[in-house]
Amino acid sequence: MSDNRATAKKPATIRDVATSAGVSVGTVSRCLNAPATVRPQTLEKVRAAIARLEFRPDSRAQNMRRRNTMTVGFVVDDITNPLHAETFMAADAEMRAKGYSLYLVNTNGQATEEAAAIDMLQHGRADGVIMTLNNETDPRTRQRLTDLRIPSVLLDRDIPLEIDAVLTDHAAGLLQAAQYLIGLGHRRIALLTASEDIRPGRERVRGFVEAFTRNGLPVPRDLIRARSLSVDFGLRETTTLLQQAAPPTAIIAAGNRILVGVLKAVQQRGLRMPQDLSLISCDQTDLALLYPGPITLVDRDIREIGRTAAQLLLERLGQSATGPAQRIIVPTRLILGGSCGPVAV
Amino acid sequence: MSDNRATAKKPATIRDVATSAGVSVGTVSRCLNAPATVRPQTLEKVRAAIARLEFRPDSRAQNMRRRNTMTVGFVVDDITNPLHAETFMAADAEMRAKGYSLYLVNTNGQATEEAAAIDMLQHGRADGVIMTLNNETDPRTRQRLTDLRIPSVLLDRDIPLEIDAVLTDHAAGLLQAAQYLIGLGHRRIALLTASEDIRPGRERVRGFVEAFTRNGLPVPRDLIRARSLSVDFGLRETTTLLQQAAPPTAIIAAGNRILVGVLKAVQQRGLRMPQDLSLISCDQTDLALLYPGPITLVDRDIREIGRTAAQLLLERLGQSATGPAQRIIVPTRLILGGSCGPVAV
DNA sequence: CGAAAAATTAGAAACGTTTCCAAGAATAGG
DNA sequence: CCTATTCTTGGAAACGTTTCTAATTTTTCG
Repeated sequence: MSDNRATAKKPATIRDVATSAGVSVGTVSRCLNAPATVRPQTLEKVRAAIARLEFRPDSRAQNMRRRNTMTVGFVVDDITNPLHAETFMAADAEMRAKGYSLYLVNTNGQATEEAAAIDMLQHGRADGVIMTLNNETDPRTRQRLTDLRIPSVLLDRDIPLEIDAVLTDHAAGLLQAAQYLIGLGHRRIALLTASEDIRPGRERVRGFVEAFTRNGLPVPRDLIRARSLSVDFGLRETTTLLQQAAPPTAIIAAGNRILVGVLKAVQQRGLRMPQDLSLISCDQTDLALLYPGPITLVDRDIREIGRTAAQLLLERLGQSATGPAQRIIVPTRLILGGSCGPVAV
Repeated sequence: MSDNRATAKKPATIRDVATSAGVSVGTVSRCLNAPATVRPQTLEKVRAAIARLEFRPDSRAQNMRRRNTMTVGFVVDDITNPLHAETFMAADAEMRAKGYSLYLVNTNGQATEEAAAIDMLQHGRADGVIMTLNNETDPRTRQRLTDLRIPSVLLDRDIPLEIDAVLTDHAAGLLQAAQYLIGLGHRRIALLTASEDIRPGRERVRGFVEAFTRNGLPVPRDLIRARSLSVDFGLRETTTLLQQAAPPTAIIAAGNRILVGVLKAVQQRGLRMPQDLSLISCDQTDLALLYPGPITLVDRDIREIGRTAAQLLLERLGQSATGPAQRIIVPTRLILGGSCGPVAV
C-alpha cells in the first residue's frame, strides 16, 4: 500500500509531458484547451504522452493563471434543513452542467461566520456566490454586499441593492392559507414564523394580516409571533399559546422547522388534529406529508428556486453582464391535507 | 452601485502593499505569515498599508505556491438525506476549527459522478477527502482508491485497503432490534435494507440472521430484502410483502429513507401500528421521532461519526502520518417508541 | 569602540499553468 | 518555383504568493 504511494511519487507536470512528447509546453496546453488549433499528428503524440504519464492539469495552477476557480459558493445557515439541501442539489445540478462546482458553506446562523464566508469566497475561492443571509437589516451586511467583488444571487432575501434574487411569494401563500382557515370559521389563528428582519417573516405577516382585513375582521395581533424559524421557537410558542385563557383554534407554522416544534407541543398536550386544533405548515417535507392527516401546507417548487438561482448567476458569470438586477418571484399553492377542520363551537 | 464596483477596480496585490509600505514583497509576506520575525515598527508600516489598500491575499496564489488548498472534499450521494447533512455539519465544524473548509460533492448515487468527483478533488482541489461510496465491490472503485494521492476517510464503507474508516456497528443494532421483536413473539419479521454491496447492508443482514440463530429459530430468508436505501424501495417492498398470503407481522426499515417508503405503504393500506404491524427503523429523524408512536429505532451518534472522520483526516493531513489505517466503530442502541407490540394471535 | 553574533530585510526563484508574440512550417496562388 | 498567406509551434512572460539565500542592519559583549 504505502509502496503504492511511493510509486506515485511526484505527479507529472505539463513540462514533463512536453519533454516526453518532444514539444513545447505551450503546445501541450493547446492540446488541452484548444485541440482544434494543433496538428492532428502532434495532438496524438501529446495525448499519448499524457496517457503515459497519467498527467492531469493541476487545478491550483489553472485557477491561479486563469484568475477563476469554476466554483460558486453556496452560503446557508443550516444544510440539515431539507429545504436548503434541496435548493443546493438543484443549483448544483444546474451549475455542474456548465462546468462549475458548488462550494457549500454552513454558517450556523452566526453573523461572524457569514461574514467570514463571504470574505473568504470573494478572495479567490469562488467566482460567484448564492446565499441566504440571516439578517437583511444589519448595515454591515449591506456594506459587505456593496463591496462584493463577485456576482451574487440572494435566496429569499430582499436588500435594496443591485443584486439578483430569487424570491417566494410568501404573502400570497399566507393570504390563501389564512383565508382558508377563516372560511372554516376560525378567528383566533396564530402565526408562527421568521423574524421580520428577513423577507419571509415580513411577507408572511403581511399576507396573514391582509387575509383578515380583506374579510373585514380584526387582526389577531396577539397571535402573531414572528421571531425565528427554529424548532425550539415552534415548541415554545405553541406551548405558550395553548396555555392561554383563549387559545387559538388554528396555527400556521410558517417554516418547516417550526412545524417540528409545533408537532412536539401538540403531542405533549395530547391534542388531536383537526378536532382540537387546525394546523397549516409550509413546504413539503417527509414529516408534513406523512404525518397522519396529512398536514395541510403552503407549497412551492424548491428545485425551481435552486435552478433559477443558478441560471441567474450563470448569466452574470458568462459575459460581464451588467444589466439591472433581476428578482424572480416563485409562486406558492395551498395543498390540502387533513389537518384542518371547521372550528369547534 | 456600479460606480462602487468601478472604484474597487483591481484588487491590490502583495506587490502594491510592498511599494506602498516601502518594503520588499518578502517582508509583507512575513508580516502575514510570521509576524514574529519582523520588526514591530516595520510590521506597523506594513499593516497600515494593508489596511489602506484593503489588501487580502489571493487564495488562488496561495494554493498554488503552498501546494495545498486547506480544503477537504466531502463526497456523498444525496445531501438531502438528513443523515448525510448532519455528518457533514459535524465534520465541517471540526475541520473549520483547524482552518479547513469542506467541499461538498453530491454524486446522486452515480458511479460516473463519483469517479469524476474523486478525480477532480485529488488534482489540486482538495487536500483530503471524506466519502461514502455507492459500491464497495466495483474493482474500478478500488483501483481509484489505491491510486488516490490524497488521504481519505471512508464513512460506513469497508474496503480491504489501507484507508481510515468510521463504521457503525449495524450488526449489533440489528441483532438487538430483531431480538426485541422476537421477544414480543414475532417470527415473520421482514428486513428492508441496503444492498449487500455496501457494508451497512451486509452487516444489518448479518445481525438480523444472528438474532434468529441465537434463538434457535429458522431464519425467514424470504423476508430479507437487501437491495436499496431509497424511498421507492421501501414503498414497493412493503406493498409486496403486505400482499403476501402470509404477511410479516413486523418490519425493520433499516435506513431512514426506507422508513419514508414503508410509512407511505402502511398509510395506503390503512394499517395501524402496533396493532396491525410492528415497525422498527434506523436513525433519529423528525419523521421517526414525531410519527405518532413514535417509531422504535436503532440509534447512533451521527455527529460523532462526522467529528471522528474529521479527526482521522486531520491526523493524516497534519504530519505525513503514515501509521496503519484506523477503523473506528461507533455503537448503536435501541430506542423504544410505540411502534412495536406483541404479535397478534 | 569594534568585531562577532543575531536579527531583520531585500531580492529572486519557484509553484504549474495559460497566453501572447514571433518564428517557423505548410499550403495556396500565380 | 517562388512569394504571400495561413497554420502551427516554440519560447517566454505572466498570474500572486511563499520561501530561500545572501546581504544588510542591529544588537551584544569584550
